[in-house]
Amino acid sequence: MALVASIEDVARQAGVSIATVSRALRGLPDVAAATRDRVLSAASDLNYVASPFAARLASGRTTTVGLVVPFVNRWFFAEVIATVETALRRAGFDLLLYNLGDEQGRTRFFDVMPMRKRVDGVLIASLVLDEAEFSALTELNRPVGLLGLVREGFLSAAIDDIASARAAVDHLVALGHRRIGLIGGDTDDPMRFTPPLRRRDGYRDALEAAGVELEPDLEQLGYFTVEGGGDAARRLLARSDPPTAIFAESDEMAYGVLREMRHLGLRAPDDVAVIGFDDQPFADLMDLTTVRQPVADQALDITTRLLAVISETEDGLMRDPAVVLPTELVLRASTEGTGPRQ
Amino acid sequence: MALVASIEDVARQAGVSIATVSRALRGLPDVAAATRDRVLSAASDLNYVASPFAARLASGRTTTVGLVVPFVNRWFFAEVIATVETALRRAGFDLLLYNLGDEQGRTRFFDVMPMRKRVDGVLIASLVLDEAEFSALTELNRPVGLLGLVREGFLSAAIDDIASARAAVDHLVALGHRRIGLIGGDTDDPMRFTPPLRRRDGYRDALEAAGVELEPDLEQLGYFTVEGGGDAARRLLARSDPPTAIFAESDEMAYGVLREMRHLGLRAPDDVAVIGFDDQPFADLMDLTTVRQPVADQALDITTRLLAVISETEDGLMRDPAVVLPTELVLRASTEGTGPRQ
DNA sequence: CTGTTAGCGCTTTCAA
DNA sequence: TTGAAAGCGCTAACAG
Repeated sequence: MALVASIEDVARQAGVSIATVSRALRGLPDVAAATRDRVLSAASDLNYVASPFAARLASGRTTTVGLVVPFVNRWFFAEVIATVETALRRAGFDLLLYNLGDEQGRTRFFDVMPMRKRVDGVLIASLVLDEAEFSALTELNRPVGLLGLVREGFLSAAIDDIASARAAVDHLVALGHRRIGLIGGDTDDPMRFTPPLRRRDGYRDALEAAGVELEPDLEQLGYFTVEGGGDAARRLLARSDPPTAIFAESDEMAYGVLREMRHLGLRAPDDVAVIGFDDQPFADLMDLTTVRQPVADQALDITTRLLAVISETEDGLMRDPAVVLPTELVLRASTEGTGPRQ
Repeated sequence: MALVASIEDVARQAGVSIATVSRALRGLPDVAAATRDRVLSAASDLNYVASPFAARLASGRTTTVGLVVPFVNRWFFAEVIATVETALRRAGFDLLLYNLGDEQGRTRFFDVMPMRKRVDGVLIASLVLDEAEFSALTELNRPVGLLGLVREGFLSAAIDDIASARAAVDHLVALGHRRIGLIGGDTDDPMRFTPPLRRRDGYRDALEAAGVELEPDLEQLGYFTVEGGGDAARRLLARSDPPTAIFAESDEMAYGVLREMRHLGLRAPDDVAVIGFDDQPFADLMDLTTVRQPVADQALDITTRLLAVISETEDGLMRDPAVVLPTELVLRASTEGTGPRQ
């Protein structure tokens, strides 16, 4: 006897053909209840599960979704992965994870396109894609869902980075701040992901609306890391006229700001008000005012709609190709209380 | 013309049989150099890649490894996933990610065994498995690699949790502390993972070696979260004779301790010395003394050896089934400086 | 409602 | 060194 049962073994034991086994096990209609029961109990007796590869080869469907992330060990992406994994598993889909990691990994990925012939759909998390990358994706001939970015003709779930950043800076302006530093990512970074460009725009919009002249030197690179945020803060605070408030485009960079301030003997918000972006669990720990974005909601939304398209529940395609989820300003001690010292 | 080339198209274009195409593309020996070149250039002309499912069905090999984690959005596991993904990708393997998530997810996972018939090998990260779970795994008839736990007959990479925890507590003892609190995980947690049991043992060993009587009330549950760590600290510090030092079995719980101390107006190390475990990036930010464990090294080591076994480079199996990697005590401000107040 | 039969696109003997 | 041919274990017409 074979180590592991095949569909023929089940058919024999249930006294039906393999086609009927296949139908019964997949819950297709037009199988007599009694027949189905016999098949199910035979399958369970033999501890049978269908070979996914044989099924995929025969049907052309892979019941697999590829998830592409630039990093896995950052809060945002870890949340995304966890949420997507759960949603896919529940739908009976496999998750194939692709981690770009660095520039070389990114290049290799879009070169080789390792997803070819192995997924029914693709999810892209917060990557800024150039035209070549978009067309590499399109050539897969599979539905694509975007998370954290928007593009005409693609399914997407995202937040409004511009408006959210603007709300953050508006808050600082309302507190009386005029000299407000920005710490962001590098818009030319080869691993570019979406937030840097758009959050900066929101910052600039807010200042312009407040009639504050933009000062290029008040915009510093923080590379979306704690270290980078600290370095940027050091540069900003070393000015002869340091900013009275700092907006960091991510919580992690804001932590770096707070640490640097502690080293310099400065306190938030009395010396410098600080606001971050994300609302990671640590933001609460650090008493950091920040913009909360619903990561799990975005991930669940786009996964659900991608699966609907894959299953040709066409309405997934039709309604709201681009969903925008709300963010929320969370006020904590790093901006509350007093206004700026003049 | 078909949307996507098949092996027959390549064979036709190169003027050889499909068997030769298969051999040439997989780099098998006994293919004439000239033939191989023709095949390779035909394949590249046609933008051909083999269908993994057809190959898997025909060969029985899946070139896929399943990675099972209890959580993805915790630092340790995110590091593991990133490292494993990179190592597998480099070896041409796919990563199938399984996130248990909660007790229900865990039960379902070991019930359904969704990895069946789809992986060549399995990696288990820091899960305490019971006998039923181990045998479910064994029934897969695939090599299994354990990360963060050790078991006779299995490949594993881990740290010595007992000795590492002991070193942490020894450090506190050396500073003169005698009343030392422990904040750990729940050894009965249904999502039980490995650290809680063994780090507690190291704590007890250190105290016994120092001739300090164990006090059950000094051991509190922190559930490996910031919140839980804070709650546990509150309970410890509310005692009439609060501990002068606290060892938290993870950095996250230690952060909770530090936050709680701040709320109580206490400072580390003067009022209470605090030590964590992991050395996450935030530990530096928080100036937390901690035990550094080499997560990426463990992940890379076990992945490499698992792949060796899968490829039947048998020496992977033979040498060092259980590898133990060193940890290191990282001294920072949360314990350094003064000793305990008496 | 069920069975027969032809593939799905490869890998792997076996022979040449 | 290469080719022919037989599967791998299913799904999907098609027929009944």
